Order: sequence, then C-alpha cells, then structure tokens
Amino acid sequence: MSRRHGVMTLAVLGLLHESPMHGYELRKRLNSMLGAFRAFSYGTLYPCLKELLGNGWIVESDPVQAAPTATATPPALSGRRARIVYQLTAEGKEHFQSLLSESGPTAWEDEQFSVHFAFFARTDAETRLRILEGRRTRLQERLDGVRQSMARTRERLDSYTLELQRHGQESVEREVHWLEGLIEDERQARQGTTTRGGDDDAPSARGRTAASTEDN
Amino acid sequence: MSRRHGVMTLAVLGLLHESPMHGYELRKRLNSMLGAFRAFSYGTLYPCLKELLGNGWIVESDPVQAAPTATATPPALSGRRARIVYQLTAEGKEHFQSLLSESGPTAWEDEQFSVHFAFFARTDAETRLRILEGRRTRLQERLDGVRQSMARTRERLDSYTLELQRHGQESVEREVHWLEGLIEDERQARQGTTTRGGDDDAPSARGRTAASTEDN
DNA sequence: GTTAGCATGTAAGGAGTTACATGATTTT
DNA sequence: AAAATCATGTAACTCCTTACATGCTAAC
Repeated sequence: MSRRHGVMTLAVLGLLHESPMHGYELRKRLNSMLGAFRAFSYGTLYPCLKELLGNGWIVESDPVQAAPTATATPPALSGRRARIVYQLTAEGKEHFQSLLSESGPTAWEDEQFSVHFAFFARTDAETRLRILEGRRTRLQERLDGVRQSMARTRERLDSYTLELQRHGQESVEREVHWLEGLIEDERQARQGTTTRGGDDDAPSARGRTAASTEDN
Repeated sequence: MSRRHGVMTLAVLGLLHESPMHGYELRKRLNSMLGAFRAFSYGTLYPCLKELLGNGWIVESDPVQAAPTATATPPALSGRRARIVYQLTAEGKEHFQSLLSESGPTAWEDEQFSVHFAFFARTDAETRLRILEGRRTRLQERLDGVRQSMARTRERLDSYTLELQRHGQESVEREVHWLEGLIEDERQARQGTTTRGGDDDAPSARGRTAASTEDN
C-alpha cells in the first residue's frame, strides 16, 4: 500500500514544496506547468489529495482566505467558499525526495518523464544524468524499431501511413537530440564541481538554452 | 453497448481490411505502424478481438497455416501452434467506415489522432480536412495556454522547468506547422478534383513530403 | 539443452476521465 | 439576469498494463 496515483502524487508534493496551496490552485499550476504534455482533472486531484492526507504527507493548514479584491472582510466565513489549504509535512518532504531519487524506467517513461524533469532542480546530479540517459536509450530503441519497420515495409504503404511514420520518426529524433544536449550540459556542469558527490541547486543550464534554439 | 476499446477497435478493423491475420501478427503490425506513438500489449488485443467477434465485425477464417520454412508439411495440425486467423465481415467493413467518418474531438485528440491519420487513405476528403483542422485548432489552444503561462510566471521558474516549457512549446509548434502543410495539400488536391463531392483514394501528398524535410 | 520467438489467452488492478452534484462570487 | 470562474467533491466507467498460465518450434 502507498504507491497509488502515479504521476500526480509526485507533481502535487512538488508543488506544495514551494508553498501551501488549495486544490483548485494546485490543479491550475499543475496544468500550466505541464501544459504542452498533459492535463489533469479534478476527478484525479481530489482523491489524490485525500490519499496524501491519509499517508500523512500533507496536512490541512489554516484556511488563509486571500482577500477577495476588497480587503477588509469580516472574520469567519466570508469571501468565496472556504478553501482548504494543504501543506507538506516532514514525512511528505522525505517521501518527495525518495520519489525524486528513483531513476528506473518509472522515471523515464513517457508520462512520468516530464514531471520528473520539472523537478530536476531538486534532484541530485547523478539521478538527473541517469534519467536523461535512460530516456535517451529508450527513445533510441524506439527509433530502431521504427527504422526497421520502415525498411521492411518500404513502398508497400500508402502516402498517409508513410507520412505518419516519417513525422513520428522525426519527432523522436528531435527529442533524442534535445536529450543529448542536456546530457552534455550535465556532464560539463559536473566538471565544474570536480569530484564532489553533493547535491546542490540548479546549474542554470547556460549555453544549452541558446544552443537548442540556434536553428530558429 | 458496442463502443469499447477505443483506439484498438479502429486499428484492428483497419488492418484486417487489408488482409486476414491472426492476433500475434496483428499486434506486431499495429506496433510497427504506430511505433513512434504508442504500443499495445496482448492483454488489450485478445479481449478486443473477442469483442469484435461478438459484434459480428470479424469472423475466424480457415486456419491457413503458412508453411514453416520447409514447405511440405502434412495436413491437420503441424507447423507451430494452430493460429486463429480473423477476417472482416461486411458489417465490419461498414462499421469501420462509420468510425472513419467520425470527425469530432474523438478523432483529433492525442491518442486517437495518429490512428485516424494512419487510415486517411480510406477516409473521404471532407473528413480528412475537418480532422486536420480540428487538431490544429486544438493544438493552437494548447499553445495559447502555454504562452500565457510562460508570460505570467516569467523569471520565477528554475531553469529546468523553463527548459521543459520551452521544449514543450516548440514540439507543439512543430506539429502545428506540420498540420498546416497537410491542410494546404488537402486544399490543393481538392482544386484538382474541382467541385466533386466524391471519395477517392490517396492524393499522394506530393510536394509536402519534400517541403516538411526542407530544413534538413 | 537452453534461450528466443511464436502463439493464445485470463485476472487483477492502476491511472485517469466524464458527468454529476452543489453553491458562492464576479463579470458582462 | 445570465454567464464565467472559483471551489470541492463523488460514482461509474474506460482503457490499458502487468503478471501469470501454457506450450510449441527454431536457433545457438
């Protein structure tokens, strides 16, 4: 028991790590963080929060009611509906870190990768590198599969199917290229901090951000 | 009852449309067709076949046992395990066409789009255009969301989160660009066949295939 | 002789969605 | 006065995966 709600758990713990929040806001931030990749509905969020509560990873904090435009609103229950603000417990933080340090397929598969990546600033350098490399290898395998299949079925496919394969292949190739840049950055950042085994905060990816936009 | 197994139903019917096949081969062809986008397991395939059978959309045909390397293998049950070869019925073909002519969100959302696209050669021109445009609009909305979110939270994000957003945005932009090329092709192909309302086979996407690789 | 590939299936469960229910508040 | 947005939640259901069970044949 405990490993339910795959991606959401990690994402929610990560966001609450920054600051306490209520459900509605949590979901908005979640979907803006991962906007291009996926979206969650309330039907996933609220049950997930319930479970996190049950596991003692989060607690309800004072329902701090942010002033509803006009500031001076009397005590008790005014300004909108009473919001339930959640915050991380010590165990929650610990669990978050242990989730972050997982570097198996669970971290680099399609749905999970983007969330893990989003919290790389809190992930130690070794794990970051292993996840990036794991994903690159995974995509490379997929590419091999696609290339073989295109070689085998050559000419026998209609133009739409062919175009789909071509487009799919190109997308995967692009992501591999992106990953390779990131991996190189990680390696170079490691040179800077010599043999240190420590975890520190974001190495501000200089160079790469520019490099990957070069062909604008 | 009847609308189960979302994407698979369409994909299986589509493949069986080309030629009869047994489950194992079906799955291989499925995964090679959609290799870059998704993969199915047997746990999805076999129950799906069962349901298609129940709906009368496919039937078992003679277990044509392809010669196992050496040709002359005696009658009955030789050469590997008895394979169950399925083929499309008339109702199956009809149902397949009706699935193909759906052009709502069910056709242009992430998981479904690639399968629908793969069978565009059997889809009529109007539907193709509506699906392509629907998806483009959908992605455009997603882009607007991402851009707004990036404008709002500017500077307050660590470099990894930022890089993720940038990469996500770029991917979506690329797909929009790809779609726009395809849409233009469809429109030009329509000019060729003047006012005709008919469905014909693949307009061999000339020009486009080259154009989208131009920046090689 | 053992691994890899061919071939078919089932049971249990995980992750998430849709649609509903409810109600306040702000904007148009 | 209507519509959008804020806010929380639940029940039912979908789609798919994992892990298991079984056994045969080809290649190393």
